[in-house]
Amino acid sequence: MAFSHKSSQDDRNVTNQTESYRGWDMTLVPGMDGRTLEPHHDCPVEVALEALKGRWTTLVLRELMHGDKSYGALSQSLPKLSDKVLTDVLTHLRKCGVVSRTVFRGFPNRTLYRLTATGWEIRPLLIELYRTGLRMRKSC
Amino acid sequence: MAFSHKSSQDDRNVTNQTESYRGWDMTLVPGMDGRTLEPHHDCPVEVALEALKGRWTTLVLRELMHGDKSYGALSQSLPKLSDKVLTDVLTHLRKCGVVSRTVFRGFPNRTLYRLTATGWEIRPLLIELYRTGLRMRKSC
DNA sequence: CGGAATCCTATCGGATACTG
DNA sequence: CAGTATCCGATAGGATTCCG
Repeated sequence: MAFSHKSSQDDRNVTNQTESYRGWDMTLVPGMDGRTLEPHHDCPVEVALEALKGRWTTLVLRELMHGDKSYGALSQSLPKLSDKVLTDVLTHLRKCGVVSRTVFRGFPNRTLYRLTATGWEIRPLLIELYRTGLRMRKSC
Repeated sequence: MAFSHKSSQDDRNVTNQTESYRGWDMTLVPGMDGRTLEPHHDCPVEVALEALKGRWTTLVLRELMHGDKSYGALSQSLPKLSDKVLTDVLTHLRKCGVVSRTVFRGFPNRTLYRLTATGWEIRPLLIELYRTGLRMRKSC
């Protein structure tokens, strides 16, 4: 076996897999949800990637993982991010159930953004993305 | 602390973090590469996400993680994927150094696609994406 | 068989200006 | 302060047709 990354379950002969191999790698695809023949929003991989979609999304998540922040604080943390796109990102993250918004009325208004419990689920994934990205850069 | 996901290093008071908090979570952001103030291709998180970008990309990767495949075999594995997009995905993955291509001349021609060593680095990430996506669905 | 070329549409991301 | 409204250019993705 040229690569040690495949699970030991795959140590059967796969030389002729093109036509005859019909099994699934249970480590990679543990459930039926991962066996889709086309893109589908219910696929767990897509659920996670959907939340991270967008050029600025992971940066906003990183900021919120350092603590709750107001709209203005987020804007200052990422100065190159325009109001329009910041609003887009926050709306998207709220739709995904990753971020909550609390408005405090007064003069001036304040709005606090914070990760939900679901949002915190993304933390280990972000760490794994960083780790994998580092290793990919090295081997190029 | 409402959430146990933050590293213990963050157990200092972050109630007033909006203005005074200037530290970084070293578990989440272990190096300077993760401290960018704007999107940048060298950021490890973006390197990894760039490779996975595209509606069909993870599905093609899944197929290749079950073994090397020809163009036609990939096309049959994912019948709803058009030639144009399949070519786009494979070109993209080759540019990222994730997939290699070997052409066998003859009648008919054959072309074999296989993951590179860099490509196999993505396997644990895909597993983590699946795991996270599952947990995100449950908490919705 | 394994694509490339062309065309078309939808969504994304950015700039700018304005508002409660 | 915390957005909304409008416009616009750049991609992404899909359908179809053609080629070595």
